[in-house]
Amino acid sequence: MIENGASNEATDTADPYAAVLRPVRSGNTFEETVEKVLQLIRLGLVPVGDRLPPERELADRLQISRVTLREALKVLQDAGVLEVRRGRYGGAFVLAPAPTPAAASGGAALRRRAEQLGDRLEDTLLFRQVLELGAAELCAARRPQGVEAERLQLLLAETGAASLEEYRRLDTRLHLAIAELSGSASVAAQYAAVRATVNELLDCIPLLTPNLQHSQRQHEELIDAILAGDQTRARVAMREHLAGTAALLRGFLS
Amino acid sequence: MIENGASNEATDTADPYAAVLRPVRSGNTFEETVEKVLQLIRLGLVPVGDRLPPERELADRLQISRVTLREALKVLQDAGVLEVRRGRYGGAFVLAPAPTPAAASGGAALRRRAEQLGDRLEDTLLFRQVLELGAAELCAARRPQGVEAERLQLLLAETGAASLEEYRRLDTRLHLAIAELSGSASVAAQYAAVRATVNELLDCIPLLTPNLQHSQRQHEELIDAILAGDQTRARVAMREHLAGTAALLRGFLS
DNA sequence: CTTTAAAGGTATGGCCTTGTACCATTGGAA
DNA sequence: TTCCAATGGTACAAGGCCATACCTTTAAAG
Repeated sequence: MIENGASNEATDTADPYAAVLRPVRSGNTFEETVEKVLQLIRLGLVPVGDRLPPERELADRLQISRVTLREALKVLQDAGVLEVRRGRYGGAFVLAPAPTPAAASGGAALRRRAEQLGDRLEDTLLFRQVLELGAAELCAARRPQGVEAERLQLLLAETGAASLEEYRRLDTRLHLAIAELSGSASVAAQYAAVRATVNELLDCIPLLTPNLQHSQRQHEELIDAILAGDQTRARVAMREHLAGTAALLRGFLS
Repeated sequence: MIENGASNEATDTADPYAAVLRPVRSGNTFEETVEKVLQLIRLGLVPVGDRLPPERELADRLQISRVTLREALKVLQDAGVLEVRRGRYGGAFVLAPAPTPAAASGGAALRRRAEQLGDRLEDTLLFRQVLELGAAELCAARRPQGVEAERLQLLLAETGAASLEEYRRLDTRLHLAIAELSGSASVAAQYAAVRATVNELLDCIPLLTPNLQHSQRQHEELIDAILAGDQTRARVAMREHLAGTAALLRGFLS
């Protein structure tokens, strides 16, 4: 006498549990920690030459033991991503990435990355769009004022004045700031994760000055709409901005 | 000689790492597993009286050992959420929730839950909105056809024909289906998690027939817009639909 | 030059989690 | 009635992760 009648409904086609029954953890603690630290670097939150927060603080904030954190740092050190110095004023410093023939390869590196992602590439781009459009709209709805508005304007100005090398890092910061000003920590956290993946792809293709100028004009329109509290305009501006990036990626992938 | 110049920029006001440096894991494996199983139940994916998938399958899909899964099931069994029977055709069956004085209490239980969530309440509602609006728009953009369109129409019809007791479960399934048809597994997974939390709150307040009818009219408009491929209309319809729920919750919370 | 505070480096014991194999129970099928 | 396959129940050893305490190094401060 198994009362299974109620469950045999419209969802029988697909796996009804698919959205819930995913891996509880995407790897062991140490692997996830490596990813977190790489996120800090890929997002440009810790620029090349700067150092990470002290081990004790990192372990504390990631809620892991220092032992496990150190294993992760060890791997990144061996990989040439970090340089660790002892003593006071020491720490883990971010090294310049090895000069890979990425940008000049005409998209070969990008295709490799995209293949590694597989099905998750489409997922990543769609999820990014949902988060980014939602963040822009929420941010506009809150209509930042005072220090928050000034922060956006400062980031906008810095991004506009950035060199080609700095642009992607400052662009990331501007977008992340919008996500944070959405008022939802979850939106900000998920965006940070997804943007780190996107940056990994973007770092495989060259950035051109015309693209940059076009992008910056869109930034100005976006921030203007946000500060005016115009949700619809903010969303439209963000959508156009994202369309540019998506077209860029698709162009190199096809 | 610490090269810290580049990092002292506009983001100094807030914690620049806040979006990344969050706990790697929100508890031990066993706790997260309990949450996952509760999600299955709160979302109505496994209705009262039905049984969960076998332990071996659950452990497999959650990527945890059977031992750990069993610890989680043991807790839920002791809490009176599950009844476990041995032998062939046995399994873990979902029991009816204890008749708490929830709905009749005029919002006391809701306030308690909301207090437990604390700051995460606002986060949850905002994150839900971002996901749900984004999912509706993406779903409309894909313009489901064939079996997908039929599935939506069937779920819509079932939800419309549902009794008061069944309504919330079928409503959840309809929304989850839209999230799945967004084409992004991340959107679906995040929505499932956030909706489980929202349901926990909604289960504290009574559902009235007028609300239900109003809600169903909005469902019809929403599905109509999605099947027509009208992204803007889908988004507007979803926004109005969510406004109703939000107003309901805020009404009971103030 | 000595001191000192802040940082990384190391060691130990215990709990959590896993993989694997096997046992026990049960209701339907033969 | 007997058998069997699906399901939950148990045991054990190995590895992962953690809290804690303590050691070592370094460069600025005095």
